[in-house]
Amino acid sequence: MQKPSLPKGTRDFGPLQMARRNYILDVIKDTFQLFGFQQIETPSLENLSTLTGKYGDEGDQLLFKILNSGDFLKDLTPEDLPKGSAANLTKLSEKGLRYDLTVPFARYVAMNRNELSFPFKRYQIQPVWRADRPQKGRYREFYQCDADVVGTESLLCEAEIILMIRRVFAKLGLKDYAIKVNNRKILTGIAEAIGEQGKEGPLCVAIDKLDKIGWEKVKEELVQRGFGEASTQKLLPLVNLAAGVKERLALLTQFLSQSPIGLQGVQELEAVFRLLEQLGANLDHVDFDPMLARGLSYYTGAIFEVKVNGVSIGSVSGGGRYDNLTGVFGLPGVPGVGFSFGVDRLYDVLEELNLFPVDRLAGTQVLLTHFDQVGFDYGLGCLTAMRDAGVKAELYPEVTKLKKQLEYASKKELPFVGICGDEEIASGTLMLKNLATGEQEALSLTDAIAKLKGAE
RNA sequence: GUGAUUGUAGCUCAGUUGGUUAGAGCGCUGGUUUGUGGAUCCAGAGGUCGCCGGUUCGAGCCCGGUCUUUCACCCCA
Repeated sequence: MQKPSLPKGTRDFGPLQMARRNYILDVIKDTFQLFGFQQIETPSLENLSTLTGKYGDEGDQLLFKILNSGDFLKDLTPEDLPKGSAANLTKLSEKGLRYDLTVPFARYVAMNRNELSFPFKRYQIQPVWRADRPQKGRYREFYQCDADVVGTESLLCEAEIILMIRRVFAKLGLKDYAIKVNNRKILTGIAEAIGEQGKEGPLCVAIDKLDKIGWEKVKEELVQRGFGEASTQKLLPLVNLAAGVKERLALLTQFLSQSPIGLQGVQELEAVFRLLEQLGANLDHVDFDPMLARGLSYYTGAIFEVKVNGVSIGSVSGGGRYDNLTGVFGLPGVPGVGFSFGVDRLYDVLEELNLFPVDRLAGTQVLLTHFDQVGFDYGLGCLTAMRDAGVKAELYPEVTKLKKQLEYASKKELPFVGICGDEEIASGTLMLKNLATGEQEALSLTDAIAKLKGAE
């Protein structure tokens, strides 16, 4: 016998976990649909050519590759072997598991360009796989819930993303969180303004750690990455920012006065906030963070990241605007903006904050029990009548002691048990017992059904 | 990819300087009760101590390797 085990970084989901996860997914789906997004799905497998080169070198390393079917070594010659696995990859594997939902979506848009009407709003809820080292809030298989709009530059999309995030969080009972927003153009502008034009890439990587390691360490890293002492010093006004979105926008307008692109970023953000106002919304939970940088290199406009306060889980949602996502698939000039919820992290957050509703496990309402074959047969008729009436019912499938049947109901936390004994059969009734209170009463089948429906 | 960390019954964990037959609680099964469950009581089942190798008269304990768990870094949801 072998010991059963799971691959690293993967998990089973039992009935309780599934109920909870579906609770989260229902809220997200409902929200996406309310804002006019349509669902699509793409295959778990993509051609490796679709996936590679889209996530940077590190991302390519984290792709799960699938060995070719059949004799996967047949194309390999003895001369190939010393070249190493990377050089021979194309001969061994031509498919991989998807790494995120955005790239498969870009592929989908490029392939279906003639059928789609733009702007196209789609959502997609599917697992993705990354060959990461697992740790807290990080798994090798996890769900993403993406919503993207492609084919428009309208900043209404950005405003709606903020509204959707707030709706989902409100429905889930999350109150203490921050939607950090920034604009990639502002980061570009900052690089210009400090005299390190074009170096926003490394600037982002270093600045991203500001929360974690503090300004002094970030400064060290910047110098290490080739930034001048004078340039880093110029960043200082941005490190200790005044509170308030409006104040920060004003500060940035001044800071970026010599950078047209930076100013454009500020104006875009202002436009988004103005749209929110016109939509009748406020800026609650919105936090303009000019130092917010996201790793993914394809963002060109707005950037989002959502962090729940007071929990030890990383960001639970993120996204941004990109100018040209489908360009690599031969369809240039399709701008888009999208974001994603990390359900597994949301799950961890809700669990840590104890925010899952308790009565979510809407399972069987009543278990029909019996003492012998006669009671079992009687129960079969009751069972059908109950199900026809829409009552979630089950009949204990074996003839056995009542004690065992009650224990089963008790363990499954069923609210009711309907006992089918000789006395009940003789009088055409059912002994309906409330397992929480212990009370029981003999009711006709129709009365029992009425009571069960009333107790829902 | 780098550095730590973990692994003993279904679960949570004890296990002395290496010493004979490996322990507890919970859970599970059966009984006390042949029409009544959820903290009564009684009894019982269940472990090649992650795996492979080494040291030793002798290894759950020491050493090496490997897998696994958890965590930090990198990166990310």
